[in-house]
Amino acid sequence: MRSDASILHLDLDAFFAAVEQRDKPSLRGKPVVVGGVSGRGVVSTASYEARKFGIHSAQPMHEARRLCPNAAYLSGRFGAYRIASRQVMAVLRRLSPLVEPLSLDEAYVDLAAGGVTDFSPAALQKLGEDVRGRVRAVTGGLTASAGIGSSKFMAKLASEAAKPDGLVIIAPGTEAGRIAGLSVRAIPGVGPATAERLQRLGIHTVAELRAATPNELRRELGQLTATWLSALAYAEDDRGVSADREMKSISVEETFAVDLTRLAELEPVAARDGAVVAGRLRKSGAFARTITVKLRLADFTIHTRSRTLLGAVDSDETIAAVAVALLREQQHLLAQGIRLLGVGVSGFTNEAQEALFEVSAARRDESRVTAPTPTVRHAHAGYRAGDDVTHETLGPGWVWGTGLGLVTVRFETAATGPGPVRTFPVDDPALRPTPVLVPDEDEAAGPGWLEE
DNA sequence: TCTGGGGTCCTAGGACCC
DNA sequence: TCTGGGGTCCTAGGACCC
Repeated sequence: MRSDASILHLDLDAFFAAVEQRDKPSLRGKPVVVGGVSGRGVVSTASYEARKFGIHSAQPMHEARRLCPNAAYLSGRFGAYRIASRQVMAVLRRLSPLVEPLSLDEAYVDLAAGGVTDFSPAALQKLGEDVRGRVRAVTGGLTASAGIGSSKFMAKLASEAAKPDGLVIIAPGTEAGRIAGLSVRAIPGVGPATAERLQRLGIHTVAELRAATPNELRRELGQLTATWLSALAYAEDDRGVSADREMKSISVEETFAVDLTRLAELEPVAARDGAVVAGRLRKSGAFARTITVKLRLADFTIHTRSRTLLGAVDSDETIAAVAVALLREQQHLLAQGIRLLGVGVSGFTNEAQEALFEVSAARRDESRVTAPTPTVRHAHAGYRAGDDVTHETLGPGWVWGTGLGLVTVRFETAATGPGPVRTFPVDDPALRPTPVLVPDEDEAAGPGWLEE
């Protein structure tokens, strides 16, 4: 905890849904749900209009559809989200070099490291509103909530209180008093399991947490958790803002439409996922020593198996082969029904040290595998709700719906206002997906707006 | 047709080494 | 040969976050 309110937390409001409403004028002011639109999907983001119906993140999609059948259900355009995210992060980096992104739509900023020296309420108010305004400008209208406080905890708490489209500053000296009455769930890191344990001790609020004896906390939660939890209960939080946290793992996983039970069905998936992970690994320029295969069974239990190689690898063949071998080691679980399969890599190094005998062992394994099936590529049947498309003569639009060999498109963009709807055969050659261009480097944040 | 996908961090036990 | 202790690496599982 610092003596100044020098940490800012910025959070885009209903980010994915807001990007969709920005780019699809006919959806503005309407309930929009982004997530897995197929049978077993869940809600990723619901617009504020959709939240009024009781729809929220992580909710099963079928439940959301029941609550609000008339919402727009979109599968998401991550290219567009990534572009907007980079624009926002670039805005923040103009404030300070110490920007710690937590996800596409959230980041901490260390204002003191950015040379801010005036932490008076009036100055912070102006700074916060300037940032929010700049974010709105560079993203074409996305709103962000900002919180400013003397620690990460307080900055985050403040931005939550500011939602949506607001700014809250927590004045130094008021922190502990402000959180006393809150539920322990308000403390970052306290989830359902920890809250349940605390409840067994009769602890529901932060104030009650303070009153707990160190001994009983330690017994119930373990030494480490007890320690940081007690500190946060008094708003003591010294975590710094870190601009360059390195990636620790890369993984791919997929939930199947129906549970799978046969090795012959799962092996090609493990091999393909291994290759996908390897590709992302190479793109990042790293090599990995540990490969992990994750299975989620029909009963939702998760089983993982990992292997650490003597050397670091990055090739499709090696990672796919080890993934398949790890899958085979869990063969006894298959009969219970496999709901999800995932492949991940970790233990990164900067250079390859492929140990020869391991590779040959892996290749031997792989030789018994049916060739990895190429990534499924839908020529024309792949239109998903919300995707950007371009028609030869009608121009840019988005997929409103698809089925029965037809695709319905609404022709509108962020710049046009609500547009007309037309339906085409899915294989109409005049209609094609719009390529997504994600810039490699950060987008310019616009003209220097801090130097006035 | 209950419950995604991408991550991070922590715990606990065993192997192994000094 | 009746019993140490610390440190690191690896594995499996779990909690949590967006």
